[in-house]
Amino acid sequence: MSRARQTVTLTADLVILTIRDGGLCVLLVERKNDPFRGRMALPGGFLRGDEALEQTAARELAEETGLAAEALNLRQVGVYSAPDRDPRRPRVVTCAFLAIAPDLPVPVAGSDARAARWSPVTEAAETALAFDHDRILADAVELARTLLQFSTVATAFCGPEFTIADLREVYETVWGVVLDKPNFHRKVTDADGFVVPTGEKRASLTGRPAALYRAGEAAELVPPMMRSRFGA
Amino acid sequence: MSRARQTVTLTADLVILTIRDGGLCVLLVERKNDPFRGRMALPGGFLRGDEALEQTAARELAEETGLAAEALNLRQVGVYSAPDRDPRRPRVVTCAFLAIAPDLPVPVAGSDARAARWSPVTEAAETALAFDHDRILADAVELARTLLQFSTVATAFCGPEFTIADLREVYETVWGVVLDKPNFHRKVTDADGFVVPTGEKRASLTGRPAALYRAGEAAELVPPMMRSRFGA
DNA sequence: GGAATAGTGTCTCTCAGACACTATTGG
DNA sequence: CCAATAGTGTCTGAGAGACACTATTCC
Repeated sequence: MSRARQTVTLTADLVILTIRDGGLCVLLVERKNDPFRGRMALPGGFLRGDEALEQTAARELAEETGLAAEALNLRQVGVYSAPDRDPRRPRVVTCAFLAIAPDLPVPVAGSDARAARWSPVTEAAETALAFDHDRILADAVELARTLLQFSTVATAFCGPEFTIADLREVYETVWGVVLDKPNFHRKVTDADGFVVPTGEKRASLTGRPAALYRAGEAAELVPPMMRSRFGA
Repeated sequence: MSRARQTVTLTADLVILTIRDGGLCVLLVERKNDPFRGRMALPGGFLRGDEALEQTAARELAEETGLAAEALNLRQVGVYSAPDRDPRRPRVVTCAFLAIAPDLPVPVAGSDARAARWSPVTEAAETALAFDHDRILADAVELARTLLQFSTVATAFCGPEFTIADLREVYETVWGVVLDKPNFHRKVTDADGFVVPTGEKRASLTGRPAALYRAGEAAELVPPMMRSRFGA
């Protein structure tokens, strides 16, 4: 039997990242059913007959956050297929997707009744999540860190309009580093198509008001944002 | 029915790349059965009950090339799950893996009777492959190009011992560029853990003999190999 | 010696990083 | 005025790229 070709059940799991209160957070749901009942897990769902996995992920994302997939930069993290990762039969194999969200006003209200909440990734990394979701989360965070280096997705963490300081906070939070303000400012505004000035300014609580920007057209960030020295 | 959760069949497909006669080549097999009988396709196989997909890929790789997976830098390219990608029922979803092989002495002799052969990727890209294998091949080649930039996998294209010129040929072939010999030499020998001199020399047909190297311990290449301007 | 390939020296330009400095707001 | 944040100027050092030059082999 172990040598026979096998049918499996496929799921798409989501690692939805955002920045809240200065920390990188991930959306977790509490499992209401076995296996792993009561344990926190990544949101996800089963593949339907007429879907590709990307659509399954987009559908789940809309259910969990109310946001359209296009805006959230859905990217494949990888496939997790260890035979013992899920005790159910037939085997459950999952494909993980990374989504990057701005700080959402509501913690989340899914269409189903699952208790969903934002959890700092530092905490989540210490908690034992259901299945192999610890590993998936770690892989997704690492992917997000790499993406910040070479793409313009950092703007997806911000709202439609943001200041350079907002954007810098994204890099500092996700990478756990402190960046030089003047150099970051130049780098970002010089990069072609990364940010576009709106002409507006946002008054800060104190100090000089900052110019507002929108995300530019470019997807790739050239030259890449350096990530030489790291922090906690 | 389309809304119901579905069981699928999983396969692992392999994009095995090597360099032959100065060109980047991929291993293709001719399909003996429907669907796509007679069409060229990527080698692959079905997931077995006791395996993870990585093991399925490693097993197929050993069957097709006789090489152990450890040596060949097996990496996940992605999952391909479009509902119409395979006409069979139940649905077939595949996970593609990239493998990088040195120029093998024998074109290939699989344990099964399939006609396998190395095909230049430029040709393969023009041919219509079975299923969505054109797309998978393109994605895998792009991944390989990126990997050369940031990792030391280029040595996997070479045999156990190689010259700096051999390694340079790998970059030039995969990227389709011409690199400056002196600068490449310095870059590679200076990078920490990329190549290790064996102390031996290989006599070339003409000119000064080149020093031989082995692959170093480092997996990541810092600083990365630049890929600023491109060629054909 | 000449042809061919391996490898070194050295200059220039770009860009990351450090950091002094100026600009604009509210108290 | 001061405090605080936004943004500019400028220097330095590392590394990419260009390319002149030296080194070692076979004929």
